[in-house]
Amino acid sequence: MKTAQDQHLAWLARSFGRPDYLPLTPADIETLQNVAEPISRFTGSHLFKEGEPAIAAYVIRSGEVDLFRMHSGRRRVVARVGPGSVIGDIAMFGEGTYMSSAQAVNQVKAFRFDRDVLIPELAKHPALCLRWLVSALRQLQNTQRRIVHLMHKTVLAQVADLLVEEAAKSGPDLELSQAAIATLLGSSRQTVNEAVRTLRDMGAINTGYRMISVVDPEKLNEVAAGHVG
Amino acid sequence: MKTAQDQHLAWLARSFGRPDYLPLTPADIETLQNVAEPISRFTGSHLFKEGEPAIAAYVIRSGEVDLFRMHSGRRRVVARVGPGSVIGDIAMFGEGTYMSSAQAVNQVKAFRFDRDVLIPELAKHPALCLRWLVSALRQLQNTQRRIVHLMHKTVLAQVADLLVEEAAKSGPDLELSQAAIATLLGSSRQTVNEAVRTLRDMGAINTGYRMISVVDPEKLNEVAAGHVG
DNA sequence: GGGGGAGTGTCGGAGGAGCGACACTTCTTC
DNA sequence: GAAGAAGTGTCGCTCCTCCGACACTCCCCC
Repeated sequence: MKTAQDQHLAWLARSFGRPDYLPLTPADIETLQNVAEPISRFTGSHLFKEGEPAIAAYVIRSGEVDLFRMHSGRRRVVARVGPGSVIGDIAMFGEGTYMSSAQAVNQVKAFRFDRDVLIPELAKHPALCLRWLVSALRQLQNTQRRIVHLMHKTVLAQVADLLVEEAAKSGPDLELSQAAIATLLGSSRQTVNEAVRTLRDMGAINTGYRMISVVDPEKLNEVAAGHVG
Repeated sequence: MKTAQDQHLAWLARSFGRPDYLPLTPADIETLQNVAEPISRFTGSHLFKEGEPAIAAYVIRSGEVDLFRMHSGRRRVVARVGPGSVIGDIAMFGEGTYMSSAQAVNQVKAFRFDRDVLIPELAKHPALCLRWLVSALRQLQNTQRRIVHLMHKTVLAQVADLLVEEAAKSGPDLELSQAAIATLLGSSRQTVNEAVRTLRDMGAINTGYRMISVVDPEKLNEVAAGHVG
């Protein structure tokens, strides 16, 4: 139970922290130029930290940022996001505290939007505001669909689903340790191993050291849907 | 596995379809008056049906509406919402299809907002749009928090959490059948019964036919946190 | 080229929860 | 007030997953 919270968060990241949450276009950013404060961060420095009052949101221009949470002295990465992603906005609009820390993976350039400045400005640009709204609601919808899709499914199905998705995103050869998969799914390494073996036995994937290659996406989809077991 | 999808949806309803999702104030509605089409529905008639293209959202003015999904000829209620609630907006903005059906429980008055009319109008009222955005994002945040809070918790803890929350909302005496709780939680009736018995044995609640009364909310909170059990 | 850390493969035990089955109680309705 | 529907209380079985333990393999780096 000790790390359960973080595992769940990691799992959530696959739904919530997805890089396809890109509400703002470059044109939008230009519109907001007078309230955008360009910042840059060296590798390892923070944009914000977990628990701080969320007074600003950030739009990443270049580089990558890790979102993570601390637990018992160790960090657990929740998501890694790149250019175009908006981070911290949910906490900011909610007037709460950041739910995770954001740290630069490499040299990062970003725009910082201060809450007190951004909101009045947004009020002047309804189209922009509307786009953000639509994007947020779509995110909410995706989340619902995704959770309905995955929740209470067997780990085997979850692994299959994860592999299909990752393969679609970055090609059939995945550099993923089984422990990493387990963390993403919020399950245990052993169970993932069991699932991986099953998938290998049915010829859907090949496995190696820190590597999984998808051979038969069709079959994986069937498993992910729960039709095979 | 056959009804799993719907149970999950029911579970989701507690996070997503919550009546505290009230983005619009009466003043807002007034602002939108020229695009609001007042409608009224008799008991049992539908506002929209699952799977239909989501071309409109509704704001309930009076009466109650059940959101439900059909499964193998039987309906499963996902949520019951009252005045002020906005329904169908997520699907509408997402340009998808309704994820559930909406049926009037009693005489219902509502405003219907057609997608094609609402969006241009929203674009003219940034403040309103902004409020909706904030509300949606807060909803998203609540959802995250809630899922992190409940996911992978034992059914006992989930039941305790549900009871605490319902008691806080509508007083210590709850008219809830155990089967209904099971549906809300996406678990089985038997397991809920087991949990209810445990809670009764420890003196946290009293039970009766279709009724549960909360005696010791403190103790329930402890159980919900996972510290007991 | 050898040691140590990281990753993989496997077993067995324990526990949570789903599910079918069945007896019993309480409410509703005619 | 009797029949039937709805709800509750319990068993026993099975499946899935977690967890600890241990052997083994692969990679990196001194």
